[in-house]
Amino acid sequence: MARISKESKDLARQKLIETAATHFAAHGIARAGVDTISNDAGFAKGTLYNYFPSKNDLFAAVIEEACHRALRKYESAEMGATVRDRLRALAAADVEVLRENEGFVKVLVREAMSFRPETYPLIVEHLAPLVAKVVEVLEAGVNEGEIRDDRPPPQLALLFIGLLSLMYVQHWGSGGLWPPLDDVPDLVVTTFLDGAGGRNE
Amino acid sequence: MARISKESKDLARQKLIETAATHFAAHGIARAGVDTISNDAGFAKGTLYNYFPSKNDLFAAVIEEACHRALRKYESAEMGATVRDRLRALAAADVEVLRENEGFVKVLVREAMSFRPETYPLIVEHLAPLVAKVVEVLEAGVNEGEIRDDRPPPQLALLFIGLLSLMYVQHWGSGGLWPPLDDVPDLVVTTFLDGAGGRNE
Amino acid sequence: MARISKESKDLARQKLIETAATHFAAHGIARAGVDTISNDAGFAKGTLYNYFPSKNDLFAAVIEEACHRALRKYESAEMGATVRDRLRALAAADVEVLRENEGFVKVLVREAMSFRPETYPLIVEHLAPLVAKVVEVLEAGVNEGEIRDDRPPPQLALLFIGLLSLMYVQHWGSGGLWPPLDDVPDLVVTTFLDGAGGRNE
Amino acid sequence: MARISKESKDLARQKLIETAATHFAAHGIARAGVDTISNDAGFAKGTLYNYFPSKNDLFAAVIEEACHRALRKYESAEMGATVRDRLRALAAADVEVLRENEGFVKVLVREAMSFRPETYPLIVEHLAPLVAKVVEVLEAGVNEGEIRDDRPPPQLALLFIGLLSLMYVQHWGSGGLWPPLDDVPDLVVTTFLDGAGGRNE
DNA sequence: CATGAATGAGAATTCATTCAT
DNA sequence: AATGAATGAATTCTCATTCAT
Repeated sequence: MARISKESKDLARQKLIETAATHFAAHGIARAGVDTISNDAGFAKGTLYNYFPSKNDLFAAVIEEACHRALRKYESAEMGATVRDRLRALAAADVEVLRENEGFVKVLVREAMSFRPETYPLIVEHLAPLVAKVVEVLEAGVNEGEIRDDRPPPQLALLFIGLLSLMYVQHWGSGGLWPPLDDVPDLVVTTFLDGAGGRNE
Repeated sequence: MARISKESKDLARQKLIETAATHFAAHGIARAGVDTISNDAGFAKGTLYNYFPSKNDLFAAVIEEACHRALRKYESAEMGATVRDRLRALAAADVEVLRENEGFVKVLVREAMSFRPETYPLIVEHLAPLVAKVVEVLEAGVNEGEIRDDRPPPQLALLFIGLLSLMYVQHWGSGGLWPPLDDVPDLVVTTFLDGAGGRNE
Repeated sequence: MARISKESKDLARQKLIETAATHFAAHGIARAGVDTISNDAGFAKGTLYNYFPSKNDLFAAVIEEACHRALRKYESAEMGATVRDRLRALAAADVEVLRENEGFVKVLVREAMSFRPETYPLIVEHLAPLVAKVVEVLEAGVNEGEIRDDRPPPQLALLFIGLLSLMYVQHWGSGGLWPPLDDVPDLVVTTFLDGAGGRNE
Repeated sequence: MARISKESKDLARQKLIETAATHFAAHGIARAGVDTISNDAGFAKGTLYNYFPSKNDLFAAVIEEACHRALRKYESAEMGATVRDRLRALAAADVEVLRENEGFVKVLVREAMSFRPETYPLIVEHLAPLVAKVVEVLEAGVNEGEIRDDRPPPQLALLFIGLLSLMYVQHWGSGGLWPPLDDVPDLVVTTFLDGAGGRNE
């Protein structure tokens, strides 16, 4: 099957990454089998190795793709006027990513939360652009007095993204019962900006 | 005689669970080896199977023990006057658990965050008493107007505990750089109660 | 099968080494399969790995054993009065090793002649005692005027052992036709000491 | 046109054989990869199969070519007056072959010394003309009394060629230290004709 | 002829589990 | 109870070969 178009090769690669994401999400990296992934993607077992030199590289490609997709959504997010609106837009974009790429997001969240020394740096590296997006919004917010100025924006940004992941975990953990994905953007923004404290505190 | 042998049996069991927690935390469930655990605990490979029918059961025992230890600390936590103080006391107790049982907590957090269908129910079940403790405090807070009344306390409690885990993950992920464990209780309570919003919002 | 005697474990190890020697000799290292070796030795495939951490280590053990056996024979060789007799005794001992351990010797010769950078040092190291034995005899011969003194004994010793191997290769290559093993000692010693030159040269 | 394409086809074939010789020599048959060879020769993986039906056939072609080249050199070797000179000329020709085609000779020697039943006959067949050359010289030597007449010339010829290979193996095995190629012709002839015996024997 | 993607048999190695002692 | 040798299914990865383009 020589002279096959560049596109069809990219297609195969994409198909493999997609299938791998699903499997990694469902069973974890260790338990997902390379053979199974390749077969489920419609290829023989060896074919995967024409695209990725090892299981780890395949995993790295999945992470990269996951972050890439998230970043695209973030960048096309409609930005509101207030910091609150802008954060909600980012959160909504993130939820949209989740809806469209559940496998990828699951892998990303699971690995980020598992702090494995082998994968953590990889994730941090690829997550950086997303965090930067949030930092940007928060720094504007600090200037406008909408965000408290006694904590460094990068730390707050990590918190914001962490909160999102937390919601997803609870969503998955409850079998989708609570919180429903529709509620997540508001929930996260409220929690992040307002806290749980009462008015008379 | 019987009593002594019973005690020594419990001792062996405890030793195995303890060692397993360390290994699971360090290498993950899949990569931690049964024989290594048994050897490090001072036994031969096969002995472990006199106490636990399988690796999965050993893992379940570790989770159970982790929750058990956390609960003991929670129950002995000194409770302050205000809701804020009481939450800080619970968070401090949790951090203390972490300090004394890093392996156990790592396994617990990692597993909770990984939402594996096989273990998630187990964790939820064993974590329930902890959540109940927090709910109790929060409900009092609602009555006293210190906690917002538009969100169900159980959901807020899950959020509180999730925030704690989030801090731990960031602590581990940053190699202990940030946040330092000492700062975690204040950080969590502030984040949870006050949010990141500025004063003039 | 715990508490099995130390001897029976050694026995299993020996059996594995023995079988491996046969297979390596017959098919070469690359083509000999670990599974097949283990099965032919009477074990399941995994058992081999309880004794040798890898195929390479198994191979090293075979080489070591081969040299060990050869050395034992060399050391018990009856030594004659003249250098010629002593060399013939060594050659005869070597042939006896060959008769009793054909697999081992084949592996040794094949690897020695293949000068693979990975195995050559191993072989040289293990062959050293044998070479030393020959050097010893040759040095005595130089003193007594029976061996020419214009070439270093270690080089001559390598030549002597190389000639032996050469005979074996021809023996195997001809399907045992020529030279027959019985003739090898005389043949090697004559070739080595006298050369092919005629009397009137 | 046909001629040109025929020539270019031969060229490609030669290039493949040449590259294969290098790879087989460097890594052994089992570890040399078909695609690497094809790529290094300037072709895509599949192209090799337009010239050789299998890896084994490629290997056979290498052996054949190696013998062919050696024969050409032998045939153009300047012949001296005495048997000693003539043998030295053949040895010098052989060394020259080695210098110009190290890969080919390495493969040949290694394979000859490994007595693999699959390749040994092939080698014997192709080596026959070389052996015949040596036999020719030796038979003349017997008539002139320069070569001992109590051993069949064909056997002596095999010994002579074997000695050459032995020197090469030692040369390669010592990393080129000893013997240097320049010394090989003299060394081999002396060893072959005179032996290691002292004068007063 | 050349190409190189696809194939799948095969290889080495791991490891949870069993069970005779 | 404790032991640890034996097991074999499962897993990752390699690579010679095929064949559609």
